[in-house]
Amino acid sequence: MRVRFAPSPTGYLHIGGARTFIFNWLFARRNGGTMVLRIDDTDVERNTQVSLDSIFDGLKWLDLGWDELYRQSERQALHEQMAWKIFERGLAYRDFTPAATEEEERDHAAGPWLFNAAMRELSPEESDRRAAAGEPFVLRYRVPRDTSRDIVVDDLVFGRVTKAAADIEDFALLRSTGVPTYHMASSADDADLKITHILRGQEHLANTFKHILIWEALDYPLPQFAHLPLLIAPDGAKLSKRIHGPVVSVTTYRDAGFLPHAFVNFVSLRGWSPKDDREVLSRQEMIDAFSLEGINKSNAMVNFTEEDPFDPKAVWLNAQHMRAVPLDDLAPMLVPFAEAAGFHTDAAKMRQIAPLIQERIQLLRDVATTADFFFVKDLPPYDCAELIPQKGDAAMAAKVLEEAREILSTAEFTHDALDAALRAGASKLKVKTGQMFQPIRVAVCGRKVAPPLFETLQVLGREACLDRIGKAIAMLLQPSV
RNA sequence: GUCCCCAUCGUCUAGUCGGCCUAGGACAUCGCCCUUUCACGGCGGUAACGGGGGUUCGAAUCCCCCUGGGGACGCCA
Repeated sequence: MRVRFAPSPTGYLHIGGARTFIFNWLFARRNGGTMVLRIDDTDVERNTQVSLDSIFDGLKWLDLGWDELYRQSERQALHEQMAWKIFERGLAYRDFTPAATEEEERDHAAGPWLFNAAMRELSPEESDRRAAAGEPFVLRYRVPRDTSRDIVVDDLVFGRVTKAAADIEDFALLRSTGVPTYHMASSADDADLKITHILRGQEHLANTFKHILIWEALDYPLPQFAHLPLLIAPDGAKLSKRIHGPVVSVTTYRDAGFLPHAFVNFVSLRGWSPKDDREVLSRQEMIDAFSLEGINKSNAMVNFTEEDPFDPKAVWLNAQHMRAVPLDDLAPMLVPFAEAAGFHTDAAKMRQIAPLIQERIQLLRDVATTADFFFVKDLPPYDCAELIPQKGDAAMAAKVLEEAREILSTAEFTHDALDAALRAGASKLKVKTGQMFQPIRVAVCGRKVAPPLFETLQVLGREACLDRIGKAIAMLLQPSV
């Protein structure tokens, strides 16, 4: 079994492309097949190195790998040769019509275009003569249209799909430059590379009829086809780099701090299901569960908005996977995200912080907003009123902080010792534990929402804690506003 | 316009041959519990078979029509 993913380097790798890759990969790994990566770079006008780099960046980040790599541009001679073979068999003809202008193409879409009778019926002699004279032409497939024959695709996902041959336009095989088109190059390569199963987006279903005609003309045995339902945006349209922008780029997910496998897990669940209610799946579990029967026919939506570019389910899955990562592995993953936010830290310090935030962050980049106070020398300004506990006043806050300063100046900085000492302090002052802990938390973290207090104090260390509590007391004693 | 495809909660989905479906799970959302804040976790609520005809003792499941949605119709891929 051999499958392939064939992106064209005309834009960054987006979620839809990534999913096609992932499904092919899963299918290959599940069945002991070979995963071929083929760069479909026949459109020299639109290919860019930036796009190619982006595709490799994205694919490498997914961390799935491939077994063979080809570039279509290096196989062009083969494609041409196959196109001319079709011509020699009388199944293609030269069309000398000049290329349509953009305006004409728009009219085109408004009404069906099947073929140009004058060109299709041109005599071989005249066709040869004009070609010999150097007149440019495109080579078109001579689609059989005087029969009632249906072209049939037995799709592994959609079942039997048919289309009347008469409804298929005479598509181009070679451009007037002599360069093979996508249909020609793709079919030729799929045949030559002995691809056995073509898994691709449903937008290619209509192309499949044309591809079957090419395979037939070349006497190649047909591969199996499996078309995937489309990934659609909240506006209902197919995900598109052009209209939906960078939010659909794989690298956007990477840069926000998704774990590669969480992303793979999320994407695989759009249009496929293991059918047993499992959702958080390891790589091996996904391979074991994957089958074409689990693929749906209806399109799947990826939710994103201007404010929130990531589907909530993707974020949730990432949080799930992140909690399963051992702390020794998680800590080094967090470091670059803290540094990207402008904080200075190191692996050892992050290893202490990681357990405090592992269940509190959803994306790796959240480290910058959740653990910021661990990284700075001085806390950014905060509202003094935050220090005042529930059902208390500034006097209580000051009293609590004074007591805390006393306790922390001598207490052993371990969880249990801090727990015991601070609770004792609360009962001595006759305040609730919450009233005791809240002012301390705000004093050392700069806000009410933070990781558990004792662990936080422990990681911060005595010096930083006393310093911050001292500053908080000073704020309470001289309310400037 | 022509052709092709699709149709279960807001979203992702389960629903093998029609009866076990007063439609299950997850995310999101709302409420409660746990609790030093947050988070995690636990419990519970709101929420769907697009419409109409058939077939059948019985249809979310089969057939037809309508409606809705999507895709393809380039010398792009």
